[in-house]
Amino acid sequence: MFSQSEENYIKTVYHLSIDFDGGISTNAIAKALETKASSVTDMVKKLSEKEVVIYKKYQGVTLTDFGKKVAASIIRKHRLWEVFLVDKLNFSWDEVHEVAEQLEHIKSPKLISELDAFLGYPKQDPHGDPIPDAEGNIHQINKKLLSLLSVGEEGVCVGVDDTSSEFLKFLDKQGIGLGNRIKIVEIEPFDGSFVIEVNEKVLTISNKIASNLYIQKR
Amino acid sequence: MFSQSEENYIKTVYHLSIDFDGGISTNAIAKALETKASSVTDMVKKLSEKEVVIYKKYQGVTLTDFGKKVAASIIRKHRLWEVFLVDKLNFSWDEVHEVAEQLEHIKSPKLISELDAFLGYPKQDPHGDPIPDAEGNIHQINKKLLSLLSVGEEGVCVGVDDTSSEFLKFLDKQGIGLGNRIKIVEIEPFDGSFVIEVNEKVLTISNKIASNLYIQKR
DNA sequence: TTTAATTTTTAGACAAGTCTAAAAATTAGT
DNA sequence: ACTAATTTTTAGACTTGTCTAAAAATTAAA
Repeated sequence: MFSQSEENYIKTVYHLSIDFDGGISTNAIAKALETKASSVTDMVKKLSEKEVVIYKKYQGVTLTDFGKKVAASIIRKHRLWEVFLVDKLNFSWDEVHEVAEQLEHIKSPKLISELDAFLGYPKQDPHGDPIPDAEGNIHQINKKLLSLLSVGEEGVCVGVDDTSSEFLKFLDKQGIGLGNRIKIVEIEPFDGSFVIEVNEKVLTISNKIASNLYIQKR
Repeated sequence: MFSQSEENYIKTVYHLSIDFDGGISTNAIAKALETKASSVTDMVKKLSEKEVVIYKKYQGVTLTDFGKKVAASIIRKHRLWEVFLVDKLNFSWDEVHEVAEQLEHIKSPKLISELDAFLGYPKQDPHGDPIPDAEGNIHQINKKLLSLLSVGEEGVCVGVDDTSSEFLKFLDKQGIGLGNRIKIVEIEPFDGSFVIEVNEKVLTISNKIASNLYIQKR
Protein backbone atom coordinates (compact mmCIF):
# COMPACT_ATOMS: atom_id res chain seq x y z
CA MET A 1 0.00 0.00 0.00
CA PHE A 2 2.22 2.82 1.24
CA SER A 3 5.93 2.71 1.91
CA GLN A 4 7.30 3.64 5.32
CA SER A 5 8.55 6.85 3.85
CA GLU A 6 5.19 7.72 2.36
CA GLU A 7 3.52 6.94 5.67
CA ASN A 8 5.88 9.28 7.47
CA TYR A 9 5.01 12.11 5.14
CA ILE A 10 1.29 11.48 5.47
CA LYS A 11 1.50 11.44 9.25
CA THR A 12 3.56 14.62 9.28
CA VAL A 13 1.12 16.50 7.07
CA TYR A 14 -1.67 15.37 9.37
CA HIS A 15 0.11 16.61 12.49
CA LEU A 16 1.05 19.92 10.91
CA SER A 17 -2.56 20.41 9.77
CA ILE A 18 -3.78 20.37 13.35
CA ASP A 19 -2.43 23.72 14.33
CA PHE A 20 -2.38 25.29 10.90
CA ASP A 21 -5.36 25.87 8.69
CA GLY A 22 -4.66 25.76 4.98
CA GLY A 23 -1.95 24.28 2.80
CA ILE A 24 1.03 22.87 4.63
CA SER A 25 4.20 24.35 3.19
CA THR A 26 7.02 22.36 1.70
CA ASN A 27 9.43 23.89 4.16
CA ALA A 28 7.29 23.04 7.17
CA ILE A 29 7.21 19.39 6.12
CA ALA A 30 10.94 19.40 5.39
CA LYS A 31 11.67 20.81 8.82
CA ALA A 32 9.39 18.35 10.61
CA LEU A 33 10.91 15.40 8.79
CA GLU A 34 14.46 16.73 8.92
CA THR A 35 14.83 16.44 5.20
CA LYS A 36 15.28 18.84 2.29
CA ALA A 37 12.55 20.86 0.59
CA SER A 38 13.37 19.29 -2.76
CA SER A 39 12.74 15.82 -1.35
CA VAL A 40 9.42 17.01 -0.02
CA THR A 41 8.38 18.35 -3.40
CA ASP A 42 9.13 14.99 -4.97
CA MET A 43 7.21 13.01 -2.41
CA VAL A 44 4.30 15.39 -2.35
CA LYS A 45 3.90 14.94 -6.09
CA LYS A 46 3.78 11.22 -5.63
CA LEU A 47 1.24 11.42 -2.81
CA SER A 48 -0.83 13.73 -4.95
CA GLU A 49 -0.83 11.11 -7.74
CA LYS A 50 -2.04 8.61 -5.18
CA GLU A 51 -4.86 10.96 -4.13
CA VAL A 52 -3.62 11.24 -0.60
CA VAL A 53 -3.03 14.99 -0.73
CA ILE A 54 -4.12 17.90 -2.83
CA TYR A 55 -1.12 19.73 -4.16
CA LYS A 56 -0.76 22.79 -6.33
CA LYS A 57 2.70 24.14 -7.00
CA TYR A 58 3.84 26.73 -4.49
CA GLN A 59 0.55 26.31 -2.58
CA GLY A 60 1.45 23.64 -0.06
CA VAL A 61 -0.59 20.48 0.49
CA THR A 62 -3.76 19.44 2.26
CA LEU A 63 -4.84 15.88 3.01
CA THR A 64 -7.79 14.47 1.10
CA ASP A 65 -10.46 12.60 3.06
CA PHE A 66 -8.71 9.44 2.01
CA GLY A 67 -5.39 10.88 3.20
CA LYS A 68 -6.92 11.70 6.56
CA LYS A 69 -8.09 8.12 6.92
CA VAL A 70 -4.65 6.81 6.11
CA ALA A 71 -3.10 9.22 8.61
CA ALA A 72 -5.57 8.20 11.30
CA SER A 73 -4.76 4.55 10.80
CA ILE A 74 -1.03 5.19 11.13
CA ILE A 75 -1.56 7.29 14.25
CA ARG A 76 -3.87 4.64 15.65
CA LYS A 77 -1.11 2.07 15.32
CA HIS A 78 1.49 4.39 16.76
CA ARG A 79 -0.57 5.18 19.85
CA LEU A 80 -1.73 1.64 20.47
CA TRP A 81 1.87 0.49 20.41
CA GLU A 82 2.76 3.27 22.84
CA VAL A 83 0.13 2.00 25.24
CA PHE A 84 1.48 -1.50 24.86
CA LEU A 85 5.02 -0.39 25.60
CA VAL A 86 4.02 1.53 28.72
CA ASP A 87 1.33 -0.77 30.09
CA LYS A 88 2.91 -4.12 29.31
CA LEU A 89 6.62 -3.65 28.76
CA ASN A 90 7.54 -1.14 31.47
CA PHE A 91 8.57 1.63 29.12
CA SER A 92 8.24 5.12 30.54
CA TRP A 93 6.31 7.71 28.58
CA ASP A 94 9.46 9.40 27.40
CA GLU A 95 10.89 6.20 25.91
CA VAL A 96 8.06 5.06 23.69
CA HIS A 97 8.19 7.40 20.76
CA GLU A 98 11.06 6.08 18.68
CA VAL A 99 10.05 2.45 19.03
CA ALA A 100 6.45 3.29 18.16
CA GLU A 101 7.77 5.12 15.09
CA GLN A 102 9.02 1.76 13.87
CA LEU A 103 6.09 -0.37 15.02
CA GLU A 104 3.50 1.88 13.39
CA HIS A 105 4.60 0.66 9.96
CA ILE A 106 3.88 -3.02 10.57
CA LYS A 107 1.19 -4.18 8.17
CA SER A 108 -1.39 -6.51 9.68
CA PRO A 109 -5.00 -5.56 10.37
CA LYS A 110 -5.42 -8.54 12.68
CA LEU A 111 -2.38 -7.52 14.68
CA ILE A 112 -3.85 -4.10 15.41
CA SER A 113 -7.37 -5.23 16.20
CA GLU A 114 -6.07 -7.93 18.52
CA LEU A 115 -3.63 -5.55 20.14
CA ASP A 116 -6.45 -3.09 20.71
CA ALA A 117 -8.51 -5.79 22.43
CA PHE A 118 -5.52 -7.06 24.40
CA LEU A 119 -4.93 -3.55 25.76
CA GLY A 120 -8.60 -3.19 26.70
CA TYR A 121 -9.56 -0.76 23.95
CA PRO A 122 -7.65 2.21 25.34
CA LYS A 123 -8.93 5.66 24.39
CA GLN A 124 -5.73 7.64 25.01
CA ASP A 125 -2.04 7.05 24.57
CA PRO A 126 0.46 7.56 27.41
CA HIS A 127 0.68 11.28 26.63
CA GLY A 128 -3.07 11.75 26.75
CA ASP A 129 -3.54 11.91 23.00
CA PRO A 130 -6.67 10.24 21.63
CA ILE A 131 -6.37 6.91 19.82
CA PRO A 132 -8.31 6.94 16.52
CA ASP A 133 -10.86 4.13 16.25
CA ALA A 134 -10.69 1.46 13.55
CA GLU A 135 -12.74 3.65 11.21
CA GLY A 136 -10.36 6.57 11.59
CA ASN A 137 -12.53 8.71 13.83
CA ILE A 138 -10.61 10.70 16.39
CA HIS A 139 -12.48 11.58 19.54
CA GLN A 140 -10.77 14.72 20.81
CA ILE A 141 -11.28 15.15 24.51
CA ASN A 142 -12.15 18.51 25.93
CA LYS A 143 -8.98 20.06 27.25
CA LYS A 144 -7.28 23.42 27.69
CA LEU A 145 -3.71 24.52 28.10
CA LEU A 146 -2.92 25.08 31.75
CA SER A 147 -1.47 28.44 30.76
CA LEU A 148 -4.92 29.64 29.75
CA LEU A 149 -6.49 29.05 33.17
CA SER A 150 -6.90 31.67 35.91
CA VAL A 151 -6.14 31.64 39.60
CA GLY A 152 -8.49 29.37 41.47
CA GLU A 153 -9.36 27.21 38.49
CA GLU A 154 -8.56 23.52 38.64
CA GLY A 155 -8.79 20.35 36.64
CA VAL A 156 -7.15 17.09 35.78
CA CYS A 157 -3.95 16.85 33.78
CA VAL A 158 -5.00 14.93 30.67
CA GLY A 159 -2.20 15.46 28.22
CA VAL A 160 1.00 17.15 27.13
CA ASP A 161 1.68 19.16 24.02
CA ASP A 162 5.44 18.66 23.86
CA THR A 163 6.29 14.97 24.07
CA SER A 164 10.05 15.36 24.08
CA SER A 165 11.95 13.17 26.44
CA GLU A 166 13.38 16.18 28.29
CA PHE A 167 9.98 17.63 29.01
CA LEU A 168 8.47 14.32 30.09
CA LYS A 169 11.39 13.56 32.36
CA PHE A 170 11.02 17.00 33.90
CA LEU A 171 7.37 16.27 34.65
CA ASP A 172 8.32 12.96 36.22
CA LYS A 173 10.83 14.74 38.42
CA GLN A 174 8.27 17.32 39.50
CA GLY A 175 5.78 14.57 40.19
CA ILE A 176 3.32 15.74 37.57
CA GLY A 177 1.58 12.98 35.65
CA LEU A 178 -1.57 12.23 33.71
CA GLY A 179 -4.62 12.01 35.93
CA ASN A 180 -3.24 14.37 38.57
CA ARG A 181 -5.60 17.06 39.83
CA ILE A 182 -3.99 20.50 39.43
CA LYS A 183 -5.13 23.77 40.95
CA ILE A 184 -3.86 27.24 40.01
CA VAL A 185 -2.71 28.94 43.21
CA GLU A 186 -1.09 32.00 41.74
CA ILE A 187 0.16 33.48 38.48
CA GLU A 188 3.26 35.67 38.55
CA PRO A 189 2.55 38.73 36.41
CA PHE A 190 6.25 39.33 35.91
CA ASP A 191 7.23 36.19 33.99
CA GLY A 192 3.91 34.43 33.68
CA SER A 193 5.02 31.52 35.82
CA PHE A 194 2.40 29.47 37.62
CA VAL A 195 2.19 28.39 41.23
CA ILE A 196 0.16 25.23 41.26
CA GLU A 197 -1.00 22.65 43.73
CA VAL A 198 -0.64 19.06 42.64
CA ASN A 199 -0.64 15.90 44.73
CA GLU A 200 -0.89 17.89 47.98
CA LYS A 201 2.28 19.77 47.04
CA VAL A 202 2.69 23.35 45.92
CA LEU A 203 5.21 24.09 43.18
CA THR A 204 6.13 26.74 40.69
CA ILE A 205 6.35 26.04 36.97
CA SER A 206 7.42 28.38 34.19
CA ASN A 207 4.98 29.68 31.65
CA LYS A 208 6.62 27.46 29.06
CA ILE A 209 5.81 24.38 31.10
CA ALA A 210 2.27 25.63 31.66
CA SER A 211 1.87 26.03 27.90
CA ASN A 212 2.62 22.38 27.38
CA LEU A 213 0.21 20.84 29.87
CA TYR A 214 -3.40 20.09 29.01
CA ILE A 215 -6.04 20.29 31.71
CA GLN A 216 -9.56 18.96 31.60
CA LYS A 217 -11.96 21.03 33.69
CA ARG A 218 -14.97 19.66 35.57
CA MET B 1 23.38 -1.47 11.70
CA PHE B 2 21.86 -3.77 9.09
CA SER B 3 19.07 -3.01 6.68
CA GLN B 4 15.97 -5.17 6.58
CA SER B 5 17.18 -6.61 3.34
CA GLU B 6 20.57 -7.47 4.75
CA GLU B 7 18.91 -9.06 7.78
CA ASN B 8 16.76 -11.22 5.53
CA TYR B 9 19.81 -12.51 3.70
CA ILE B 10 21.65 -13.21 6.95
CA LYS B 11 18.71 -15.10 8.37
CA THR B 12 18.29 -17.09 5.18
CA VAL B 13 21.94 -18.12 5.08
CA TYR B 14 21.63 -19.21 8.68
CA HIS B 15 18.57 -21.35 8.01
CA LEU B 16 20.08 -22.91 4.89
CA SER B 17 23.25 -23.72 6.83
CA ILE B 18 21.35 -25.91 9.25
CA ASP B 19 20.69 -28.76 6.87
CA PHE B 20 23.64 -28.19 4.58
CA ASP B 21 27.24 -28.33 5.55
CA GLY B 22 29.57 -26.08 3.57
CA GLY B 23 29.12 -23.00 1.45
CA ILE B 24 25.54 -21.99 0.74
CA SER B 25 25.07 -21.53 -2.98
CA THR B 26 23.91 -18.36 -4.62
CA ASN B 27 21.01 -20.20 -6.21
CA ALA B 28 19.86 -21.70 -2.93
CA ILE B 29 19.71 -18.26 -1.38
CA ALA B 30 17.98 -16.82 -4.42
CA LYS B 31 15.36 -19.55 -4.30
CA ALA B 32 14.76 -19.14 -0.57
CA LEU B 33 14.37 -15.40 -0.87
CA GLU B 34 12.47 -15.54 -4.16
CA THR B 35 14.94 -13.25 -5.82
CA LYS B 36 17.47 -13.50 -8.64
CA ALA B 37 20.94 -15.01 -8.38
CA SER B 38 22.50 -11.76 -9.55
CA SER B 39 20.91 -9.89 -6.66
CA VAL B 40 22.26 -12.48 -4.29
CA THR B 41 25.78 -12.07 -5.63
CA ASP B 42 25.58 -8.32 -5.05
CA MET B 43 24.30 -8.63 -1.52
CA VAL B 44 26.69 -11.40 -0.61
CA LYS B 45 29.59 -9.17 -1.63
CA LYS B 46 28.29 -6.46 0.65
CA LEU B 47 27.82 -8.83 3.57
CA SER B 48 31.29 -10.12 2.99
CA GLU B 49 32.65 -6.56 3.23
CA LYS B 50 30.83 -6.26 6.51
CA GLU B 51 32.40 -9.48 7.77
CA VAL B 52 29.10 -11.22 8.17
CA VAL B 53 29.87 -13.98 5.70
CA ILE B 54 32.88 -15.51 4.09
CA TYR B 55 32.54 -15.45 0.35
CA LYS B 56 34.76 -16.65 -2.43
CA LYS B 57 33.51 -16.44 -5.98
CA TYR B 58 31.65 -19.51 -7.15
CA GLN B 59 32.13 -21.08 -3.72
CA GLY B 60 29.00 -20.01 -1.91
CA VAL B 61 28.95 -18.34 1.49
CA THR B 62 29.29 -19.32 5.12
CA LEU B 63 28.44 -17.17 8.12
CA THR B 64 31.27 -15.86 10.26
CA ASP B 65 30.93 -16.15 14.03
CA PHE B 66 29.78 -12.55 14.00
CA GLY B 67 27.27 -13.39 11.26
CA LYS B 68 25.93 -16.26 13.36
CA LYS B 69 25.40 -13.92 16.27
CA VAL B 70 23.53 -11.47 14.08
CA ALA B 71 21.40 -14.28 12.68
CA ALA B 72 20.62 -15.58 16.16
CA SER B 73 19.50 -12.17 17.28
CA ILE B 74 17.14 -11.81 14.32
CA ILE B 75 15.75 -15.29 14.88
CA ARG B 76 15.39 -14.57 18.59
CA LYS B 77 13.23 -11.56 17.76
CA HIS B 78 11.22 -13.46 15.21
CA ARG B 79 10.42 -16.29 17.58
CA LEU B 80 9.67 -14.09 20.58
CA TRP B 81 7.19 -12.15 18.48
CA GLU B 82 5.63 -15.42 17.36
CA VAL B 83 5.10 -16.39 20.98
CA PHE B 84 3.59 -13.00 21.66
CA LEU B 85 1.19 -13.30 18.75
CA VAL B 86 0.02 -16.77 19.76
CA ASP B 87 0.00 -16.40 23.54
CA LYS B 88 -1.32 -12.87 23.82
CA LEU B 89 -3.05 -11.93 20.58
CA ASN B 90 -4.92 -15.12 19.70
CA PHE B 91 -3.04 -15.81 16.50
CA SER B 92 -2.93 -19.46 15.49
CA TRP B 93 0.41 -21.03 14.75
CA ASP B 94 -0.15 -20.88 11.01
CA GLU B 95 -0.80 -17.12 11.02
CA VAL B 96 2.24 -15.82 12.83
CA HIS B 97 4.97 -16.10 10.27
CA GLU B 98 4.41 -13.15 7.99
CA VAL B 99 3.76 -10.71 10.81
CA ALA B 100 6.84 -11.92 12.68
CA GLU B 101 8.82 -11.39 9.47
CA GLN B 102 8.04 -7.71 9.81
CA LEU B 103 8.37 -7.43 13.57
CA GLU B 104 11.78 -9.10 13.64
CA HIS B 105 13.32 -5.99 12.07
CA ILE B 106 12.29 -3.56 14.80
CA LYS B 107 15.38 -2.11 16.41
CA SER B 108 15.21 -1.75 20.18
CA PRO B 109 17.16 -3.90 22.63
CA LYS B 110 14.90 -2.85 25.48
CA LEU B 111 11.82 -3.87 23.51
CA ILE B 112 13.13 -7.40 23.10
CA SER B 113 14.38 -7.90 26.63
CA GLU B 114 11.11 -6.59 28.06
CA LEU B 115 9.09 -8.69 25.64
CA ASP B 116 11.06 -11.75 26.68
CA ALA B 117 10.30 -11.06 30.34
CA PHE B 118 6.66 -10.25 29.59
CA LEU B 119 6.26 -13.62 27.87
CA GLY B 120 7.89 -15.43 30.80
CA TYR B 121 11.21 -16.20 29.09
CA PRO B 122 9.83 -18.78 26.67
CA LYS B 123 12.26 -21.40 25.40
CA GLN B 124 10.40 -22.41 22.25
CA ASP B 125 8.29 -20.67 19.64
CA PRO B 126 4.81 -21.91 18.68
CA HIS B 127 6.29 -24.44 16.24
CA GLY B 128 8.62 -25.90 18.83
CA ASP B 129 11.74 -24.17 17.54
CA PRO B 130 14.20 -22.98 20.19
CA ILE B 131 14.44 -19.27 20.97
CA PRO B 132 18.08 -18.11 21.02
CA ASP B 133 19.05 -16.40 24.27
CA ALA B 134 20.21 -12.79 24.46
CA GLU B 135 23.81 -13.87 23.83
CA GLY B 136 22.88 -15.76 20.71
CA ASN B 137 23.14 -19.26 22.11
CA ILE B 138 20.63 -21.68 20.69
CA HIS B 139 19.68 -24.57 22.89
CA GLN B 140 18.57 -27.28 20.50
CA ILE B 141 16.26 -29.71 22.18
CA ASN B 142 16.66 -33.40 21.65
CA LYS B 143 14.19 -34.46 19.02
CA LYS B 144 13.73 -36.94 16.20
CA LEU B 145 11.56 -37.05 13.13
CA LEU B 146 8.54 -39.23 13.77
CA SER B 147 9.30 -41.01 10.51
CA LEU B 148 12.51 -42.39 12.04
CA LEU B 149 10.76 -44.14 14.92
CA SER B 150 9.73 -47.79 14.96
CA VAL B 151 6.51 -49.51 15.95
CA GLY B 152 5.92 -49.31 19.68
CA GLU B 153 8.06 -46.24 20.23
CA GLU B 154 6.43 -43.17 21.61
CA GLY B 155 7.18 -39.60 22.62
CA VAL B 156 5.88 -36.08 22.76
CA CYS B 157 5.38 -33.94 19.69
CA VAL B 158 7.79 -31.04 20.20
CA GLY B 159 8.05 -29.39 16.81
CA VAL B 160 7.37 -29.30 13.12
CA ASP B 161 9.80 -29.09 10.26
CA ASP B 162 7.51 -27.57 7.66
CA THR B 163 5.79 -24.48 9.07
CA SER B 164 3.60 -23.77 6.07
CA SER B 165 0.08 -22.73 6.79
CA GLU B 166 -1.32 -25.74 4.91
CA PHE B 167 0.64 -28.22 6.98
CA LEU B 168 -0.19 -26.54 10.30
CA LYS B 169 -3.88 -26.33 9.45
CA PHE B 170 -3.80 -30.01 8.55
CA LEU B 171 -2.34 -30.84 11.95
CA ASP B 172 -5.01 -28.74 13.66
CA LYS B 173 -7.68 -30.64 11.76
CA GLN B 174 -6.18 -33.99 12.75
CA GLY B 175 -5.96 -32.83 16.33
CA ILE B 176 -2.18 -33.05 16.46
CA GLY B 177 -0.46 -30.30 18.41
CA LEU B 178 2.69 -29.54 20.33
CA GLY B 179 2.85 -31.39 23.63
CA ASN B 180 0.70 -34.28 22.47
CA ARG B 181 1.94 -37.77 23.29
CA ILE B 182 2.23 -39.87 20.15
CA LYS B 183 2.71 -43.63 19.88
CA ILE B 184 3.59 -45.55 16.74
CA VAL B 185 1.00 -48.31 16.31
CA GLU B 186 1.94 -49.55 12.89
CA ILE B 187 4.00 -48.69 9.84
CA GLU B 188 2.68 -49.64 6.41
CA PRO B 189 5.55 -51.16 4.44
CA PHE B 190 3.82 -50.36 1.15
CA ASP B 191 3.77 -46.55 1.29
CA GLY B 192 5.54 -45.89 4.57
CA SER B 193 2.46 -44.38 6.15
CA PHE B 194 2.15 -44.41 9.93
CA VAL B 195 -0.68 -45.48 12.15
CA ILE B 196 -0.34 -43.49 15.35
CA GLU B 197 -2.19 -43.06 18.57
CA VAL B 198 -2.61 -39.52 19.74
CA ASN B 199 -5.05 -38.08 22.28
CA GLU B 200 -6.71 -41.47 22.72
CA LYS B 201 -7.44 -41.61 19.00
CA VAL B 202 -5.85 -43.76 16.34
CA LEU B 203 -5.18 -42.24 12.97
CA THR B 204 -3.14 -42.79 9.85
CA ILE B 205 -0.73 -40.22 8.53
CA SER B 206 1.33 -40.32 5.36
CA ASN B 207 5.08 -40.69 5.43
CA LYS B 208 5.36 -37.09 4.30
CA ILE B 209 3.49 -35.93 7.37
CA ALA B 210 5.58 -38.19 9.58
CA SER B 211 8.72 -36.64 8.11
CA ASN B 212 7.63 -33.22 9.26
CA LEU B 213 6.84 -33.97 12.88
CA TYR B 214 9.47 -33.89 15.60
CA ILE B 215 9.13 -36.19 18.56
CA GLN B 216 10.99 -36.03 21.83
CA LYS B 217 11.42 -39.42 23.42
CA ARG B 218 10.90 -39.46 27.15
C1' DT C 1 6.34 49.09 -7.43
C1' DT C 2 10.60 47.58 -8.14
C1' DT C 3 14.18 45.27 -5.94
C1' DA C 4 15.61 42.01 -2.44
C1' DA C 5 14.90 37.97 0.30
C1' DT C 6 12.75 33.78 0.78
C1' DT C 7 10.46 29.73 -0.66
C1' DT C 8 9.67 26.26 -3.90
C1' DT C 9 10.62 23.72 -7.86
C1' DT C 10 13.53 21.65 -11.37
C1' DA C 11 17.47 19.27 -13.08
C1' DG C 12 20.85 16.19 -12.43
C1' DA C 13 23.31 13.06 -9.39
C1' DC C 14 23.80 9.33 -6.07
C1' DA C 15 23.03 5.01 -2.94
C1' DA C 16 20.47 0.81 -2.07
C1' DG C 17 18.45 -2.91 -3.89
C1' DT C 18 16.68 -5.08 -7.60
C1' DC C 19 16.41 -6.88 -12.55
C1' DT C 20 17.77 -8.75 -17.48
C1' DA C 21 21.02 -10.34 -20.60
C1' DA C 22 25.42 -11.77 -21.58
C1' DA C 23 29.94 -13.56 -20.18
C1' DA C 24 32.69 -16.56 -17.32
C1' DA C 25 33.38 -20.43 -14.37
C1' DT C 26 32.10 -24.80 -12.70
C1' DT C 27 30.01 -29.31 -12.93
C1' DA C 28 28.20 -33.23 -15.44
C1' DG C 29 27.79 -36.47 -19.33
C1' DT C 30 29.58 -39.28 -22.54
C1' DA D 1 39.02 -35.25 -21.34
C1' DC D 2 36.12 -32.58 -23.94
C1' DT D 3 31.65 -30.81 -24.90
C1' DA D 4 27.25 -29.56 -22.93
C1' DA D 5 24.47 -28.00 -19.27
C1' DT D 6 24.24 -25.48 -15.27
C1' DT D 7 25.59 -22.10 -12.04
C1' DT D 8 27.50 -17.81 -10.97
C1' DT D 9 29.14 -13.42 -11.97
C1' DT D 10 29.41 -9.09 -14.50
C1' DA D 11 27.62 -5.16 -16.86
C1' DG D 12 24.25 -2.08 -17.44
C1' DA D 13 19.69 -0.44 -16.36
C1' DC D 14 15.68 0.78 -13.38
C1' DT D 15 13.11 2.33 -8.97
C1' DT D 16 12.73 4.66 -4.64
C1' DG D 17 14.13 8.08 -1.93
C1' DT D 18 17.40 11.23 -1.13
C1' DC D 19 20.69 15.25 -2.07
C1' DT D 20 22.98 19.76 -4.16
C1' DA D 21 22.84 23.55 -6.99
C1' DA D 22 20.51 26.46 -9.93
C1' DA D 23 16.23 28.42 -11.75
C1' DA D 24 11.60 30.09 -11.03
C1' DA D 25 7.93 31.82 -8.30
C1' DT D 26 6.29 34.13 -4.39
C1' DT D 27 6.53 37.30 -0.61
C1' DA D 28 8.51 41.20 1.80
C1' DA D 29 10.73 45.65 1.98
C1' DA D 30 11.95 50.09 0.90
